[in-house]
Amino acid sequence: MSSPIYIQIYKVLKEKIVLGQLKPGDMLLSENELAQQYSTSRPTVRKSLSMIENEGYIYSYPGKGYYVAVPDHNKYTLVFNELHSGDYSINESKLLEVNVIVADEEIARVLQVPLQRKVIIIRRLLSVTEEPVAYDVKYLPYYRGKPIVEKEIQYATFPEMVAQKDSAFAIKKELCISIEYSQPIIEKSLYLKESRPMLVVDQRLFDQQNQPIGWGKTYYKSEYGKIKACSS
Amino acid sequence: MSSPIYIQIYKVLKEKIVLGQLKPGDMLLSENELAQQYSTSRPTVRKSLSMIENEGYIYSYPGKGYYVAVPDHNKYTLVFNELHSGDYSINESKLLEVNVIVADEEIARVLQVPLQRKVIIIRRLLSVTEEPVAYDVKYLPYYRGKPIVEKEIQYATFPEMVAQKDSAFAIKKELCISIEYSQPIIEKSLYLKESRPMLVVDQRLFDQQNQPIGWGKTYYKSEYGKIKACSS
DNA sequence: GAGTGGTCTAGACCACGAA
DNA sequence: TCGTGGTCTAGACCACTCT
Repeated sequence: MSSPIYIQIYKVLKEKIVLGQLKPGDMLLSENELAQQYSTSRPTVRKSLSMIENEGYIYSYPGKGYYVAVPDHNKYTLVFNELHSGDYSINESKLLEVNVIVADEEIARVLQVPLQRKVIIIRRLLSVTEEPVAYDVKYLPYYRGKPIVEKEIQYATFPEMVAQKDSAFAIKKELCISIEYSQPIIEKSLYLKESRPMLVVDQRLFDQQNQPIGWGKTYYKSEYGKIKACSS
Repeated sequence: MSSPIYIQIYKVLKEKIVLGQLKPGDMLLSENELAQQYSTSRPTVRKSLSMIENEGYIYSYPGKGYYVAVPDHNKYTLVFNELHSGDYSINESKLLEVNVIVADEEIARVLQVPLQRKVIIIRRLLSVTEEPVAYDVKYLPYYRGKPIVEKEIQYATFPEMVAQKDSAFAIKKELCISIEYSQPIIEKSLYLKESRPMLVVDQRLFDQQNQPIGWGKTYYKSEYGKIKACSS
């Protein structure tokens, strides 16, 4: 029925911090005092404190004690997936091209490969109920003997494409969101009559050694481009 | 010299996962086996495992064991602060207006207050080396007796403005990034000659009871609007 | 020297899963 | 019934901080 002791202590202490009864810089009671107060042992109290510490609410100085931290208001958690654009969920993905090309200057620079090096290009058109909402292009360094199964690619997100080769846990990612004007090939694919500003998500993947292993850009029609995040 | 035992075990196990020697779904050795293998006690092994579990690499089933998790490739950490736009750091903030207005329909809806309710409006112009790059507007519900010190507001980020009233830890935040075309008041402030697409960051703050306590929008000139995030 | 947090031990009992 | 992870205890020693 009742929750574990370390959960109870955790809740009480965290509530004091969240409600402002304990303010940033304030010192908490010592582990021994808390153990006595809750009639429990020091390891149990430490479990509660380490949970709160992991969440970033407090920090500790050896030999001194625990202090309430200053909250970082700038961090957010962003969930991005080119197949779930904001409020809309992409339910149709059309493969426009899967090919091997040679790297031009920009691709070579981003993927850190020599010019003219073979690179896989994957172009997709993403739609919501038959209406095209985004144009998506990926570049991957080409390795001989790595088969490309088109069916596996069609509805795959970028990390999934790359993870087939590398360990899924080894991938580091970078996102950059900005505005770009559409290029002719995009206008043609999305049936736009003129150049328009688009929300662009630039996605770069790196392996454990920080070597680039993938570059992707997704161009959203402005009315469908909404990227959301919330407090971490 | 040598690191603590639980750190050593942590590193070995995590490396096996990151390098792909242990794949998603694989079962780890039991706590007792690991304790024996490393000639240590079960609590020490548990410390290592709980660290890896907190990082999302493994999960545990009581009575069964620990398993390697399937990585979530969609989560990113976004650091946003209206005063640090992408690559550029805003070094000049000009207060255009600090005032009390009555809520129009849109403000009333977002802040969940009655129409005509008094609301504080703060408008700022953000610049990089004398060049205006962003227009920023905030709305806060007005409470009598809460003084507005203009000097404190000028270089404050949104959560800092609101945290003066509430506990700093109680604030929940939501971000929405999208494209909007500039309105006349923005064009005038940013010296734009015509309407242009802008990168808009919509920021909403809520208290512990999910009551809105602030609404802000920052309009970046498209060439300065770059929002970055990286793997969590 | 007294108190603090950091690390570690060697047990205990429980609920749960599998055979 | 046996092994698993989840909880908890009551100590120990260390490095550190403060006075």
